[in-house]
Formats: sequence, C-alpha cells, structure tokens
Amino acid sequence: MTTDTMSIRDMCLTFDVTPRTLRFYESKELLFPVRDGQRRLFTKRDRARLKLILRGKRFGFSLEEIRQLLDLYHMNDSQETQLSKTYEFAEHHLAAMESQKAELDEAIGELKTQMEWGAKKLATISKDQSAA
Amino acid sequence: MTTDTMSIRDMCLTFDVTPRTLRFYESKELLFPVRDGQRRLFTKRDRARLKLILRGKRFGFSLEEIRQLLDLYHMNDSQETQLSKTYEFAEHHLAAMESQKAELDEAIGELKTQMEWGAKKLATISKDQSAA
DNA sequence: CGTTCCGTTTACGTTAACGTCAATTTGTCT
DNA sequence: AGACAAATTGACGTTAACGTAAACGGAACG
Repeated sequence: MTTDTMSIRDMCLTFDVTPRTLRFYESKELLFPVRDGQRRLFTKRDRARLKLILRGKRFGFSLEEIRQLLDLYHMNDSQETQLSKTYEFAEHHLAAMESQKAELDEAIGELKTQMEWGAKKLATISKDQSAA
Repeated sequence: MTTDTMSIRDMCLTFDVTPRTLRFYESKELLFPVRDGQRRLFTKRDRARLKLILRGKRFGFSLEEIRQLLDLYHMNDSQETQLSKTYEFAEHHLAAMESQKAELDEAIGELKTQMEWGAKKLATISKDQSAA
C-alpha cells in the first residue's frame, strides 16, 4: 500500500535512464523524490513528471522549457496566483505544438515522395543488372 | 540568370542564422557553397538543404542525423550504390516521424485537457474575488 | 566480521552546437 | 591612395545535459 514509491534503480529500469540523469533532474528541480535517510524514493508524481520530461525531450524542448510546462501539469493550490501566467504560457506552447504538427505532416509527406522516387530508382537499377 | 547563388549575408537574412552557423554547417559537410575567390556562394541546393536542416532541428534531430537524411534528399547518380542503404535509413526515419506524430497528437490532447481544467480554475478564482 | 552491492555526494570531464574575438584579406567608395 | 565595410580563417570560450571517477556509508550475505 505504502509502496507507491520506487527506488532509483527501479526508475532507471522502467524509464531507461541513468541514475545520474535522475539526480540531475532533481538538482534542476524537475523531480522531487522524497528521502528514506539518504536514499531517494520516487513517487507516482515523479513518475508522471518524468514521463512528460522524456516526451518533451523527444519533441526537442529544453529542460528549462519542460520545467515550465510541468508547472502547468502539476499545479497546486498554493500556486494559484501564478495560474493565469502559466495559462498564457500554455497557450503559447499549444500553438507551438500545433505548428510543429503541421510541419511534421509536411515533412512526412515530402519524405514519402522522396522514398517513392528512391524506390523507382532502385527498381531501375535491379532491372539494369538483370539485363546485363 | 547566373544569380542563383547568394552571399553569406543574404543567407543570414533569409534564414535568420549567423555567418558562424553557415560556416559551421559547411565544416560539418552539411552545406557545400562554391567559392568566388575566398567568398562563399550558396547555391539553390544549399538553400534547400539549409531549409531541411532547420526543420530537422525543430524536430529535435541532431546535425549528424540530419546529415544522413540530406543524403536521401540530395542523392546523385554517383551514389547509386548507397541508395538501398539510404532507403533503409529513410524507412527507419519515416517510422520515427510517424510515431513522433502520434505522440505529438497525444501530447496536444493532454495539454488541451489540462488547459480546460486551468480555465475552470481561473473562472472559480475570479468568481470568488467578485463575491468577496 | 569482511566483502560485496547499492546508493550518495563532490567534482571534474565531455560532446554538440554554436558564440566571440583577433588578425588578415578583399572589394568598394571617394 | 586611403579608408571603410564585409568576409575569411584560426582559436579559444560557452551552455546544456549529462558521463565518469573518487571517496564514503549502510545493509545483507556467507
């Protein structure tokens, strides 16, 4: 029941990161593991945050940008005064993501076109070879 | 007619990059400007490549990964022997982009959900304040 | 009780992707 | 010709995001 925390090693195995990375994220205030003596214990909240961190990285966001976003996902009541500021940041971020999506769609389309060209070229080559 | 090349300054203004960046990309064999004496002249091909480079960066790819992709977009006949290898790389890359797109869609959805929650919270606060 | 695992802190090292500065060359304007 | 702007080549500096090595502490095992 009280085992909703994970050791650093479990976290590493689950998320495929190194201990150094987790400690680094804690030092940058992206994660807030509790302590059992010296040892870190990562909570469910930490795991949710880590998932968002890793996803953010895949989208090319810096850790600092990600930290700002985490504030939106994990807002507590003591931060209500900053809510509207965070909301604005989120709007800006949402726009960025949607424009990124549009660009991604375009890139996928172009890559497919190129690949079709490549496939034809490959067909030509194998044909030439069989004719030789 | 022969003016299908651009100076380094024109490139900087057009693509919003610094001269250092263009020289750096050349040193990493991402761009291949021709020379007029000492000066670099960027061709249409260089501009197409730079556009792809900048887009790749926005998707979180490293310059080295981008360099590989450029080989696909700018394949010449002397590289035919590498075509099938490049094609495989492209297939892998296409899969990566489509999975990134799926993740991006999911992320956008989640962010929207969070923002709706934030909007409600904001409404509650302003209501509390008008009642006080 | 010694050793073998984790885990911790501290601190210096590393890589990518440029920034910045100095010294020099080249083209252009007057 | 003199001067000034723009470009070039080193070369060293910088930031982000960790890697890696050293030195230490606790607990678990034979």
